[in-house]
Amino acid sequence: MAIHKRDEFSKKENELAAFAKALSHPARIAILKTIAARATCICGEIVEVLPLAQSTVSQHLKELSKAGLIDGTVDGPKSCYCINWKTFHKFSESFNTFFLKAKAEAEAQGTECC
Amino acid sequence: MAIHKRDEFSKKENELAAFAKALSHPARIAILKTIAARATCICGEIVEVLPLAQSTVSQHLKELSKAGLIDGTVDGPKSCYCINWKTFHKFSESFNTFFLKAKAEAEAQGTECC
DNA sequence: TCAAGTCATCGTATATTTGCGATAAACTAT
DNA sequence: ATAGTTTATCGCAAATATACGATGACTTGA
Repeated sequence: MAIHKRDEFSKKENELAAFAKALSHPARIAILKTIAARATCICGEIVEVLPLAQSTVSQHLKELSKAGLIDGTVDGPKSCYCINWKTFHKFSESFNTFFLKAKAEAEAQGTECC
Repeated sequence: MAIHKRDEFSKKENELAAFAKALSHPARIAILKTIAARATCICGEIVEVLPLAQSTVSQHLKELSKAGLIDGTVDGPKSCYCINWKTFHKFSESFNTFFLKAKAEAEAQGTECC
């Protein structure tokens, strides 16, 4: 039934999961890389780099935008995208915190088993 | 049609996306947290912590296992799970590298636009 | 004004994910 | 042996995700 019980999880868990979801497709990773590698906003060139149809790329851009990872600006007939570094940072920190906390807690316990 | 063109993306992109996918559900985040917080392998208690049916939790455990994030050991009638720290580290590093590289490249370019 | 371009959205098809109950498998304890 | 416990798997239903082509909206330039 796919009853998503997201309400039952903590805000942090949901947030991190949402972040991870935004990165959970190779096309979106590739898009982020492509955008980050430019000095200026990137417009149409993304479609040419990816092995996907224009409409599909647009969909992925929308997802990244929804996650807050990129900003889009309309510039004449084109649209320009660039990384939203604020969210990008937040992502990075969330992941790091998650990994570090897990490890720290585990090390505090000491014992191993498996 | 959902023709997954994963072959068209680089190995790194696919790998990172797969990692992200494993973390893209709050239940799996919660499971990892729960396991990491224990000194010993954890057995049945996971189901009690989560607001999900036993079969659903089992499915999520399988996913995490497939991703290499946790190890499972059969211990009598029970199964025990613990974090696979090797993979866990690899995850952590992959994400960090991705974030740092993107940022470094962008900073090398200097200019902003949006 | 009108053609050409760029990008978003719509509609559609298919694959995957998520979830649950029911059942099976495997061990323990009686 | 048998009943009970624990976990995995199966089967199903519904939601999401992925992908594409077609179409629409909008701007630019002739």
